[in-house]
Amino acid sequence: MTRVYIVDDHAVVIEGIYSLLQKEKDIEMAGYATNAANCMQYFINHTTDVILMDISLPDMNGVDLCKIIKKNYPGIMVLALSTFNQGTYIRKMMESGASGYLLKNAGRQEIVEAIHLVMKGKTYFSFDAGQALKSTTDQQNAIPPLTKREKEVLVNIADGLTNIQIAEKLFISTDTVDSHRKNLHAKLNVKNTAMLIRFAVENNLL
Amino acid sequence: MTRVYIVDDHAVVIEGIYSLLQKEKDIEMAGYATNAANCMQYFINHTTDVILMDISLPDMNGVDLCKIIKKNYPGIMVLALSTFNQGTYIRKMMESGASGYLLKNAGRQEIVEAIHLVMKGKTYFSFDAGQALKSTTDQQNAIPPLTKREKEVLVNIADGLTNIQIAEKLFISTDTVDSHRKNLHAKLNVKNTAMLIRFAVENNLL
DNA sequence: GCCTTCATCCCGCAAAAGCGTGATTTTTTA
DNA sequence: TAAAAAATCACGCTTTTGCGGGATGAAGGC
Repeated sequence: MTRVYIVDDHAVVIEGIYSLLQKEKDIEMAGYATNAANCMQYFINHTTDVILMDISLPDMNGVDLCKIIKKNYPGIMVLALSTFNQGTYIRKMMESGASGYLLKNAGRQEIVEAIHLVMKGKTYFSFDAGQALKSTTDQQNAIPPLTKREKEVLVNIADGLTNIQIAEKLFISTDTVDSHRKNLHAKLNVKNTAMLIRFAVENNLL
Repeated sequence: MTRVYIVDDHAVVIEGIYSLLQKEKDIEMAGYATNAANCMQYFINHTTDVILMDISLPDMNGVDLCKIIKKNYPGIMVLALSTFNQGTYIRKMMESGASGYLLKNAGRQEIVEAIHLVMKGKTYFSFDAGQALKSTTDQQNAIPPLTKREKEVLVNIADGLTNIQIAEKLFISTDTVDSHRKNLHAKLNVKNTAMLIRFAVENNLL
């Protein structure tokens, strides 16, 4: 008998998963929470085998909640649950200790399969999620890693600061800011500020 | 007895709403579809009182599907269903003939209430959705309307083109492009390209 | 017919960004 | 500890933006 706990702020999702999993004789619902605080509260006195966790919660993001859960209760398997199909989210959840990534358009069959797999210590990815993960792993689509300083300069550019203002703020020379800017252009394959900021926002680098 | 039909590509959402509404004695489930094509197919030979419609579908966006439904079957009430809480989406759905906007974190009570209200010919907004709509209606938060030319110039800037290139593309002088640029800065209250593009992407003006 | 908005164009100057090329010093990592 | 990566600074030159003023014609509402 596998106990499943749900963390999701959408009542219909909780209700839907409950309804779908009630039909499974080897799965038992341990309970649910609609936010991270209630979830953490619950596990002080209880436990479960698997948590189905939405990555977007009202009081905390799923990535951080996952880290906390896995740190305090490593035996609990976390299955990320999301409508978003973006490689960055998926990767972050996996790095935080999740055992898999399930898209909300998954059917009963898929959810049950995923739960069984993670209970065996394996990982599960929805097909599309696997594709998304793969595509960001491929060299073509991968975003080259930016250094700390480059990110700092980038967010300041996005805030509308000029090189001079950024230089003053970071206590470096304008030439250095310019160098970081050049590197950003080269790494992200853009040729001016407009393309840089567009790329940054669309790939949420800010 | 009110018949309710669901269009949503998430199995758990359909299952959840079914489960929640089965407890209501004056509501009857008419059926469901996981995409726009199946939905339209269904209504050739059937009908319903209310459609709960997700705004993001795999084959079409909810706005267009809503338009089609209301054009062919004006008697069917459409209630938009979404996780997104953005004024622009809400407004577009309402303009397409929807009778309300329901967020997916709504509980049983709220969903039932919304269905009953729209059946009476009234409109329903989730609290947060109402707020979001209001905030974009307020003069402070409203995005000033951009002219056709301004939008054209904006997308070309976002594509990384310089004033010279845009001028050549649109067969106008660089001074004119510059004028449009000045107007964009004034209207959107930004002071350089970085802020302009950031604002444009974040408020999906592209 | 008048007024407003839109789109167009012009000029000039100052500020900022873009680009090449190079170098030094930390810091990190293998 | 040696090599690699990151952060720093420099200089000169070109291109592009940003900004302050204008001005004109065309379209549409009142």
